[in-house]
Amino acid sequence: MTVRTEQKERTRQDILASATRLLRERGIAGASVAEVMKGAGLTVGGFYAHFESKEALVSASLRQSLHELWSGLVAGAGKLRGVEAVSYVVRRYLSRAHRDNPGEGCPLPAVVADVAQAGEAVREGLAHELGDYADALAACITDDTAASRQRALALLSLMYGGLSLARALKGTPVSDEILKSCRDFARQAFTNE
Amino acid sequence: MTVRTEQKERTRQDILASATRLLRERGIAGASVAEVMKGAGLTVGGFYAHFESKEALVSASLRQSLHELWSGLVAGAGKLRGVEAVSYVVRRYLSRAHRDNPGEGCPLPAVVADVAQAGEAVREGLAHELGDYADALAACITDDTAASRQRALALLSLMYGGLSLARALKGTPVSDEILKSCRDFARQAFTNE
DNA sequence: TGTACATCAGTGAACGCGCGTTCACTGATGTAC
DNA sequence: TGTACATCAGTGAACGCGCGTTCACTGATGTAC
Repeated sequence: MTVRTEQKERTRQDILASATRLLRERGIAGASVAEVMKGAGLTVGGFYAHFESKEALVSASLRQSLHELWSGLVAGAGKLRGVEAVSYVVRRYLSRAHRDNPGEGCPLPAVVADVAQAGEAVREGLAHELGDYADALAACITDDTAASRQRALALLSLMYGGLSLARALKGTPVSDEILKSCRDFARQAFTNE
Repeated sequence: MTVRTEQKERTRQDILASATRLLRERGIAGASVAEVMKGAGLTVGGFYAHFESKEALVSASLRQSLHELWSGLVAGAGKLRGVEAVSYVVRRYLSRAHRDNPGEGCPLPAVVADVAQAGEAVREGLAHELGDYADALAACITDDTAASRQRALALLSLMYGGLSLARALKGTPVSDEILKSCRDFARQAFTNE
């Protein structure tokens, strides 16, 4: 009984991992249930023993991968504060490596447009998480909490926007320009204070 | 002959207008050829007398609506310079009105994720246009052209990112917060100089 | 310990659906005499 | 001016396809005696 449950849980994690990779690489529409299951070494039919629907899978995957990315960034920034913390975060997030490996990075560029069309529950979930990340980032930058959250939200928008545009323009000189411009812009904004 | 040609051209514009509205509201996948034609008061079959494929329609629509939006913003900024020009642009672009009426605004939030998956031609076209808009924005802000283009690209990324996230989080308090934070962040960055 | 039965994770064919695209057609408009 | 024919913008049914989801099934694993 326990063995069976453990095995099933492991399979669920395999499906989730496969979904997360495909979702980041190809977006929601591009990650079909059949392909997700194939990526986990399984066949289509078994999917619904683990998830209620494709929407439930997307929701679970998004939450997990956002959390992993974000806690990784905050942990990496460690004891850094002010411009140095910002500099670390943007150097990681707005890097060519991140742009060129969507399968292992931030899931937002692949899903944000679809979330705008989705139900209220999904949007509220994401709003809650992004708010939390902004607070974590704010605390990482300075001790002034109120004004800091506002600036952290703007920094998040800049990072998300820059990465998304750089990916859309990948292969052109403008793509590199955007990454560098956004990194510099962020550093400059947090230097003048 | 001429009459027929003129009528056909008018129909083409109707299709394009319908496509542009649907594309901004629902994205590429959400704007089916049948719905686009219905929006123009026509039926599916006639579509291919006007456009080679759906991809060609999307490309034409994107180019036209981006150009309209951008020339509108630059013209509106008029003779404003520096922070005042930036302030005008972000007040328009990062407004609740713009967030709540995707059908009449910037097409980028609905298509950028798909462009990242698209062919090289589409990506290069968009890169060229965004580069041009950055230059126009840079010229509108200051006379220093080189460093200015870099900052304009970052400003574009911030604007695009903020609007996209605000739309994805529409209906939650964080959505308004993001719009305001990005406006303030942009103004602040162009004030300290 | 050995046997008969129950459970259930995973299989794979089938479903209905909406999509982009094709094509034989219709009927109003333009041309030739 | 009137008539016969050509053109072609637009119609709407049909196509193949991939999608999310369902379901009868299989066979390995766990339980009861």
